[in-house]
Amino acid sequence: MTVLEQIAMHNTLLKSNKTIQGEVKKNRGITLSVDCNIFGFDKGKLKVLVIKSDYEAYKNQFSLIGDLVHPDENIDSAALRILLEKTSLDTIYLEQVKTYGNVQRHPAGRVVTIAYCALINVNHHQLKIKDHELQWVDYDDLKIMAFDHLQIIQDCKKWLQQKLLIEPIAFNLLPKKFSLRAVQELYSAILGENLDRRNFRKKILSLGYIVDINQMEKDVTHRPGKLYKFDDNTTMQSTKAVG
Amino acid sequence: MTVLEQIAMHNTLLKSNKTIQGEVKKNRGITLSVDCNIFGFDKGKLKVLVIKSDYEAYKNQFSLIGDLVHPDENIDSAALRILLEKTSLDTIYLEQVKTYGNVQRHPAGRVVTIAYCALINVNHHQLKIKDHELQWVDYDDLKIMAFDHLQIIQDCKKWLQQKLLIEPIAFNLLPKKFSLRAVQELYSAILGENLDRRNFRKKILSLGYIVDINQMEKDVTHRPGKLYKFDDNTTMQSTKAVG
DNA sequence: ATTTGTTAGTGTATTTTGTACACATTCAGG
DNA sequence: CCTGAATGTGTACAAAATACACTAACAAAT
Repeated sequence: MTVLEQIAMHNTLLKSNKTIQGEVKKNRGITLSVDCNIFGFDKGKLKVLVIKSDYEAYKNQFSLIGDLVHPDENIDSAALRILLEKTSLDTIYLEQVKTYGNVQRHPAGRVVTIAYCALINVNHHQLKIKDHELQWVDYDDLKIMAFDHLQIIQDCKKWLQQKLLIEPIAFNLLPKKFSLRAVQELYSAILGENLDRRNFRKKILSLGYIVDINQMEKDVTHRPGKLYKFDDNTTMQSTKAVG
Repeated sequence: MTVLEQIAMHNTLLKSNKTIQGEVKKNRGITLSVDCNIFGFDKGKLKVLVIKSDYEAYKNQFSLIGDLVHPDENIDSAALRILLEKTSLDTIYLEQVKTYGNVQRHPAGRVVTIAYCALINVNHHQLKIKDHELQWVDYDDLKIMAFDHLQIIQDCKKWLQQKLLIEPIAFNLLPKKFSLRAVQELYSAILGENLDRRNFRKKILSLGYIVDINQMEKDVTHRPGKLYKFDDNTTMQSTKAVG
């Protein structure tokens, strides 16, 4: 069964937190959910896609986007389903990060949740924001979240920082064409430190992840820079860090 | 409730895989388990503690040590309980690694398992091997395991390799007093590469993780080396890798 | 007592990588 | 044509990684 078939099969189920609450209470054992931490990058800021919780205990707070795992559904498929329900389809980087299972983490009962982290390009993905309770929030502005979701987001950021030092995953957050400046701002936002411009350029180019596409930026109010694209054919020559 | 109290509360439950099978079948939803990958180090080899599966589908194969998560038990507590049931109490390094939830991974039904990785010192921990189905097996000799446990073990090794480059966690696998030779053999076994002796010593000493305790090896058939201990007071001066 | 086998302990020269840093260039906008 | 703002570029220095060989200390065998 493909992911899309699975979604078709299940998309009548469990749309709101209230239904989840009902499901949890019916279940005598442990209920399993997936929560997706979706990172984006816009105007120099790392963003997280959150949704207004309609859960009564967390009224007016935000939560990550999540849902219960269906009994006949792989956990990775569940994460992908949740992602596709909220964002339009594109190549999506999605990876499991950590599972949270404190007894008291969910007010409705015993819900263990598997956190996934997705990296998407804010511009390529039209959000389904008819559902206008979805919104992008600056990572740095997140102070209070429903459930243990602030903890999850913080763990995902740490995970992203470490991963960035090993693999060139950050390009999932950028448009297909980007300037070196954008790359540097992104690395800087994730790592939380300023990076020397000349040294950063030297390093990132030497890693061979990106190639010059012989185009220039447009509509900038200053000298336009060259545009690059991620080179996914590259045999990764190095796993060394930038920054 | 402390971990020990939880264990006392629960240690009448679910001792064999057959009971687990019954539990899984009773459950209409998703059943949650924990599996512990316990690494040890002995005679230059990385070892994994495994148990003979009495699960009929996997007769004569080994599996990791695991159990169901109780409904009123934190997942970390469940992992610790499983560990303590099988090994004697000592300081134990235990961390969650990854959750496995393919629909078909368990023949008895839908069991999602959270894998934990433990690092213990083979000598300090007397195994409860009246239960003599427990045994240490060389990581390199593991070819077939019950369920998806080979995958789990491989993932735990990768996790350990990466973690080792960031934190000095390997000392959990060594006795309290150890020679530099032992440290090098351990790093070499985990990373899977030969390390230059002089450079390794220079590096590991410069990191300040370990201190000379002014004792020498005994009962060795060659020139005895100095003994060191892990210095847990050290403010970690570096997160750089060795090797 | 001497020899043999085995591992400990040590330093330097070279290469590679990281870091610090400044000025001329290109465009848009006024 | 002047201003503001960001691009593009190279070099000198410091730090870290790497390659590499000989003497010392002990146990065991003779």
